[in-house]
Amino acid sequence: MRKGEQTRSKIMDIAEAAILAKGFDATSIEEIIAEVEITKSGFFYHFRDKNTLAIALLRRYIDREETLFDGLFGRAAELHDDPLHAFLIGLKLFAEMMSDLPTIHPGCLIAIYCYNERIYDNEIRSLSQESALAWRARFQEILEEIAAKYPMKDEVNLVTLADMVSSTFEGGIAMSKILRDKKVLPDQVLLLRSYIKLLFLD
Amino acid sequence: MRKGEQTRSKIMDIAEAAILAKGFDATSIEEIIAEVEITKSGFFYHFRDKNTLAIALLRRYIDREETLFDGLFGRAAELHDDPLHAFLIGLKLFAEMMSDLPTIHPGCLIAIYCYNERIYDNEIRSLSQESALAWRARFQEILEEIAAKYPMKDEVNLVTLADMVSSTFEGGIAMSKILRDKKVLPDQVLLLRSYIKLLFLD
DNA sequence: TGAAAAACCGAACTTGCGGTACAGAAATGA
DNA sequence: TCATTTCTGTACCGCAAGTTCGGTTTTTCA
Repeated sequence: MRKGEQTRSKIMDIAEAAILAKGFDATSIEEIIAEVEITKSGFFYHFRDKNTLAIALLRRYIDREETLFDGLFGRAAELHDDPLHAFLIGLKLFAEMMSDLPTIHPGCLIAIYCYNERIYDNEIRSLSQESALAWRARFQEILEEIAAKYPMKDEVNLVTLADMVSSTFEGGIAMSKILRDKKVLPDQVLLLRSYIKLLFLD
Repeated sequence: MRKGEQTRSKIMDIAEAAILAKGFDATSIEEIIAEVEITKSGFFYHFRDKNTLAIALLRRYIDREETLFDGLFGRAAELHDDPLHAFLIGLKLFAEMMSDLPTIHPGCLIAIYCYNERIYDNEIRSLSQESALAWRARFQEILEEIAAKYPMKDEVNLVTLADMVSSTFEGGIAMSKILRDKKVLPDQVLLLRSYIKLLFLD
């Protein structure tokens, strides 16, 4: 029971890293079990099939990102009472975290799945969409609080603006990978921050 | 000779659409040739192997995007002498073009390859990186012209700002796909435009 | 129009990978 | 301690997908 959980998460860790680095189809089960140092039956004991692993990975990934952002913007809210300044602090913390990574950002599982889309797995598509909508809701709430207090310099849709956070994240990761430059992602987050600043602050 | 070119581009058209929709590995040669209505040998007459096809597709894609953006921002420059306003018009045209698509944007081949990365093909990685650097150079030039004339409201790096165009594009496509909402991409482009406006205009 | 070159076909081969069957070991709890 | 659950090892299957090869048809152009 205890041992099993350990093996299971080791499988997931290694699988996630490989998938983020190479894509889902390019990551074979054989390759995973070799690194985990178990056999195929070990793998199939823990996961019915490869798709089940994919879904488990996605669930875990989404949960982790959520708690990470809860922590980040929660901490930011502690540091400043004003919603706008708290948000700006949160974005700064976010950029710093991305900047502190030893290597290039490993990548976003949701994007990976989105670009490796096998038409049939609706569950993955639904989970991804739900997660994106949750992000949207999270930032929309913050932005509405801000907009209630600060007049906007340019009339933009708050939902679209909320999506800009996710979009910047995805775009920054992609461009970091393409340019092979880990600075791109944090820099883009800081540009987003600059926009928010100009948009709400005079 | 003439006939061959026709078949070749038909293969590429169908392959590109399938790859953008499902990813590289998920797109089988069998599936492509079925739609092109040729046999496997027909395929391998035109392309030594699947990887050669991948590279040919990428080259063509990069060329097309380049001419598309030449046209877009070229036309924008015709419509206004001022570099800033020309750029804003270009972004507007860009957003409109993305908005006029009948369906969701088919996707970016560079991103697809980036997320289906097989470590070994350095050529694809190099081509992608070069292409991103070319985009950076293109927009950096424009932005420097703008910055020479207009003071910036927030001191941001022009290279980073140039990358923001590509980043917005990639992020917008990804979020459009994840949210299954074709409006996201053009909306994000318009937000980028809003930022540029606030950054350089009063 | 006819020969050379280009374009294409059929069928077989190969390999790797996802998945299964089943036996056996190790841990767990009553 | 013993039965049940949890986990691992070995061997194998099927199949799909990339690739090869020898031949045949179709184009092209001198």
